[in-house]
Amino acid sequence: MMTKPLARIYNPREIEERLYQWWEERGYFRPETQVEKGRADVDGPRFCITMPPPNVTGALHLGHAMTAAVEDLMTRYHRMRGFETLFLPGSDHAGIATQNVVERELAKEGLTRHDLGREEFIKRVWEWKEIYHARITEQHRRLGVSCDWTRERFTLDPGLSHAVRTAFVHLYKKGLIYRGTYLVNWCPRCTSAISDLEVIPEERAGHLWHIRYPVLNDDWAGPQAEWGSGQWAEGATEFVSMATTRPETILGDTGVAVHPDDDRWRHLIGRTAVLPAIGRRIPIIADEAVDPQFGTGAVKVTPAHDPTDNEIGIRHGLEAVDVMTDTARMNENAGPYAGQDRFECRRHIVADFEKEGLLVKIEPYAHAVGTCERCHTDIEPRISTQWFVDVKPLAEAAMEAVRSGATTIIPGREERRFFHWMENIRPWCISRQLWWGHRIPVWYCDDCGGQTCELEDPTVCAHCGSGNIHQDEDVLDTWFSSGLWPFSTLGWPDTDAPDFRRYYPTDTRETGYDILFFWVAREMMLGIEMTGHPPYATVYLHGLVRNEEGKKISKSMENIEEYDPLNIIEKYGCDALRYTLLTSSTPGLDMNLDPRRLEGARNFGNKVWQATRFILANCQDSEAQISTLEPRTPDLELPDRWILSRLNRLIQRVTHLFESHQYGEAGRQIHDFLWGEYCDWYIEASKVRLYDETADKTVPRAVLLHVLETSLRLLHPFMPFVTEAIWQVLPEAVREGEALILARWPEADPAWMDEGAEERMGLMMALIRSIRNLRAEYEVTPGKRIPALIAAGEATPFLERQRPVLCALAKLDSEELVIRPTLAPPAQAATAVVGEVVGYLPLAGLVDLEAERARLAKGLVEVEARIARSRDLLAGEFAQKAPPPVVRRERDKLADLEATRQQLQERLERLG
RNA sequence: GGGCGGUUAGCUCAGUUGGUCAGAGCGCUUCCCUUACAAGGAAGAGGCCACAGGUUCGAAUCCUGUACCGCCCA
Repeated sequence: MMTKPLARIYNPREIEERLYQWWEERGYFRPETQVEKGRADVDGPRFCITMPPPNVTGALHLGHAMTAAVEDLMTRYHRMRGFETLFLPGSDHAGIATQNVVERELAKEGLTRHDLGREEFIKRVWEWKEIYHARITEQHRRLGVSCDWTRERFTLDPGLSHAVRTAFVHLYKKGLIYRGTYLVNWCPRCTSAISDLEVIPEERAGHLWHIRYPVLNDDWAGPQAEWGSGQWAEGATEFVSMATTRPETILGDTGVAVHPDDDRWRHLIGRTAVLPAIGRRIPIIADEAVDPQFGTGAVKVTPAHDPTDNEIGIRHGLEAVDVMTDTARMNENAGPYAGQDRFECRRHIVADFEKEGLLVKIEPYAHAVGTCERCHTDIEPRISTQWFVDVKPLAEAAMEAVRSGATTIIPGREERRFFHWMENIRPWCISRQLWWGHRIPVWYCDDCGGQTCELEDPTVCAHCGSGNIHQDEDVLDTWFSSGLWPFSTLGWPDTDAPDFRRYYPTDTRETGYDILFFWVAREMMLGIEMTGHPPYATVYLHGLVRNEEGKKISKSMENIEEYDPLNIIEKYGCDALRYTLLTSSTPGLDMNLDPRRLEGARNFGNKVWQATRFILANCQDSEAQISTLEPRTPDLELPDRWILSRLNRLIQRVTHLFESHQYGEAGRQIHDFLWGEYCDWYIEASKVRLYDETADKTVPRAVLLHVLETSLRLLHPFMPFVTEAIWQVLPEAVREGEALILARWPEADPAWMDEGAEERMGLMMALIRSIRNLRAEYEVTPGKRIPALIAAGEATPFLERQRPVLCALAKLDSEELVIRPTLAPPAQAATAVVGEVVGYLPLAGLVDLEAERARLAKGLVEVEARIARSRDLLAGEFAQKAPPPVVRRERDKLADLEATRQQLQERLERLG
């Protein structure tokens, strides 16, 4: 890695792509490299996470960036911890989604997939896949993910297809996969069945059409006139009226149902109504499922086009009449409306009902309509022959895995959602009338009608031996193959495959909570069924990324490019994006991405960069002797002991936060330490020795480098690029190994934790702040050195020793700084009180005694109020009931406040 | 209809076992181009932590209810 001095300004673009290439070329993303370099042990702990495979449809969005940021953070952390770490990447063929986009492309040429034929069409999709797959992997590289690209997988790879085949055959032979004719969710545009999960309810301002059907009785034996003549129902004397949101389905009605206890309709139960338009005689039946509160209390029953009606139909043996084609046009069963589109038919049939006097009224009505997740077309429930998985037994096992703690879901409340869904799970429709995907491995015999389902493609029927067989035309739901991802990618079904043996079960599934059911649930079910183990120990669910107004980011937004991760990276750098995503949200909660935060994160990267420039410039001429840094080294000054103590506490806290999945808090604490303690105080304090020609610079240099190097290791999982770039230019003596990405995660050393140093330094910092405050209030020229007298009591020795630091940071004149245990204060002076320590600034000519008195009096009032509060607290039950450390802390606080009050009072008295 | 989440400074958000928890960034005010950094430094102002009860010595944090926003399932 070439090392050149850091540029004056941190420019992510100059370092990121170069570094990524270098990491990848050096093989740092591969677990094998870790072992070669002695950074992991093949018999030691390992960590494996499989990347949620993005669809090869389009471009990565912020959701992918979030996924990448969290997973790469986990990966880098474990790699640094010395776990043999595998982050396995890949992508998903995304059946419906990909087929749709390619079909849209074809449509531009005026073609349909049928014009091309199956084979040619599939070829076109593969071409598309190659282009977009390349694009997506390139984007993933820009996101800095340290995944092992040599192990990259695609769901249609031969190995993964073999896994799909194996799983299908296994479930088929076990009787858990079956074919059947049921009501399914049908998308008339995709001309395919879809699963329950792929139906998205959409609120609509629709209508409720109140209609009535004539009932046969002694006076009326049925219609005599043509439908549409206006006389169709002439002579009818009894009617049953009801309401519907989808009048076109009337044509498929095979019954009318009422609640058995409904007095309004009880008399009609068992009678026969005549279906308008069609003339079909349909029974009026009683069923508990009818809600008497809804509409008139009677409902039409269309078993072929409505799930509830379907169940009623089954209970009462009603016929299911399908009145539509696969593209939702009315078919031959629709009588006079045959050939019309379903919505066209709706208009016409309503008009005809009106003409026949059968339309009672029309009401506006808001209701939810199921739409296709992929193309937003209204779903048409339809009777169809499809393949299903009986997931009930699989769901039981998955629930048990979570119940027993074998798998933990974070955040915990998502477990409840998981259970609720699993408990109410229904058969999973897995066949799709598509061409792009894993073809269903079942062959039908044209002679005996039997099904053959084997691991190898059959040439003859397994039942009668006939060679007259043909394969099912359909393909599998994409999620069927995704559900095998944690193990199909590792070599399963070969359970002896090295990766499978080493990395399965994996450690973590990290993804957005929105696909808990789609994916995680299915991985759990299929994983346990196929391998006997839950596929991972932890499920970590992050929230959705929205724009700063909380709106879901969608392609239709006008400023969508602002939320394109690649654009964000161009503008702020990948580190800024990652740091922002990781630190401004909390697991399972949506986050509104505010560009201002990105800017702040970029500035943070620059801050660390600038600090490094300073340190390098000041540590150039000699290699710092990091090894001489021992807690007992006598040359360590107060600021040294303080920052080293703070650093070790930080390591301890951050490691704990990582272990408890509190990444955001960890990232913020590293930021606060680096910026607020290291840069603002330690670096500033160190300048005293660095700029003093007579001072020994060994210690401050060693401390500066050591703290920076260690902090970089902590920050690396959040901001991999800038940290690596900086680390590479540090003197070799302070870093171990060739790359930060493979460096050891820091370990906290309790020997460095020094409460006394933190307390003393804290006091000095408070004193400096307070002097700065006075300077500002009295409008002292910022750089001007001023005299000061400090009555320091017990703090005298160390303040005296830190006199140069005090002078530098508070801009005091060393010649005129007096530090004594006690001293006679000057009259004409501003006063800073910090506990027992009092600082006097004799600002000749500037101090208005009256104003100073008022200022101190105001301070006294505040302190007294706090003292009163503290005393009340200690006088009450608090002292007996609160834990002793809490009480002790409160007493210390009170003592401190009282000291401050004492000093303020004395000062006020002297001022008269 | 059932379940869940959110409501904290002007804005975007942290705050995991109830006791320095009232915070960060941005914005705002005043001052400073001081030889790491103006993508910066120093000093400030700003919130009865949605509302009403309750538990507790002590509640932003736990319980109950209400309001508004959002999500999931039916």
